[in-house]
Amino acid sequence: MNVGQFHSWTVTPREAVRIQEQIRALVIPRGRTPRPKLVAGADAAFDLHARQVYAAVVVLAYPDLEVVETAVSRHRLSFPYVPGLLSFREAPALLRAFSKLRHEPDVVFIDGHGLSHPRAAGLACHIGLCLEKPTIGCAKSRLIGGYREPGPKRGATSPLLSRDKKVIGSVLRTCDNVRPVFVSVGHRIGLAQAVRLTLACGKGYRVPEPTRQADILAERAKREAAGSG
DNA sequence: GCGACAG
DNA sequence: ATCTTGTCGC
Repeated sequence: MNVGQFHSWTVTPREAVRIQEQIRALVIPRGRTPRPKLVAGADAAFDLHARQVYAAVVVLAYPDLEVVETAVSRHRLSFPYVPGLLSFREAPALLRAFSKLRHEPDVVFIDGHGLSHPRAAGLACHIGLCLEKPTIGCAKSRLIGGYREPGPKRGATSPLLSRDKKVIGSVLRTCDNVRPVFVSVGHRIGLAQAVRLTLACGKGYRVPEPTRQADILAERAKREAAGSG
């Protein structure tokens, strides 16, 4: 599938910030996606010593959530982990994996934040723009913003608010009495639908199935590469 | 100046 | 993210 022009960047942290300011202006934080037929999840695993990033993308049928296709890729780790600049560490590998896909997912789940980011340009926005496809950011912890603990039952939500009290995401309980996840818009989708889809893609685990499958696959790709090279 | 800080 | 076994709780 087409992954746009930003496939392999070698930039400095300062240039990265500049690029995110551009991304912020291009992202479309709204839109309604017709009921998806295919959903995808993407995640990455790291081998710090070998300095490699393993990315995995899994496409699932919706609403069955049966795996339809998978793709993995390895990429040299060329950027340090800096809170707010995660895209420059993971995007190159993730996009390479997306480029191997034969199926076109209707919506993509990213393991990280979208608009709930210092410059409103998190990994989910970044990938969404490169793919020019509806993208949902689903992170396991907070990056910015304040919130009240959502109710204890699955489906309970609480708004994630920026300093000026703007809604930048939704803190969602995906399982009863389990730590919530942080859902935010990546590109071309509204927050309400992003939350509904996240719940609809749940399989009884805290993380939505697309992302969970991608996590497992990325982890496996790393392990298999380490055991033969 | 002192914390906070996706993965 | 990753390093790591058992263990407390439903």
